[in-house]
Amino acid sequence: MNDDFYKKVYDIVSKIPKGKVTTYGEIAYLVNKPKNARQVGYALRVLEPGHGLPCHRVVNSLGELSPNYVFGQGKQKELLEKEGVQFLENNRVDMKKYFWKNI
DNA sequence: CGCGCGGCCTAGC
DNA sequence: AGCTAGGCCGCGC
Repeated sequence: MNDDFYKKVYDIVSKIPKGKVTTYGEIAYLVNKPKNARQVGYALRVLEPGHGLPCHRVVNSLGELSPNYVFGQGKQKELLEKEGVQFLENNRVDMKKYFWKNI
């Protein structure tokens, strides 16, 4: 069922450690559906503020923040910076340092 | 049941 | 280096 898919996605997202980030594609891969990266984004999108999931730690493969982030881009960046994540010029996350590999 | 869209990804120009 | 064009999959209308 797809419910399982979402469940896994949420589970993975909730496991992202502080000060780290991951990508949609990676999550999609972890749930055994590499092509479903979009669904991952969709899964986060349907969430509401206060769900408890650190969706601000999820970025695309370029390390960019989501344009339609529920809490707002500025907030997302702020949160990440608080966690010690360095940002590049173009509001991008330094993936090489903060890309989180699921363990 | 069929069509279009999305917090994406990859490849090409 | 930045933009455009497909592609895969699931949800909504």
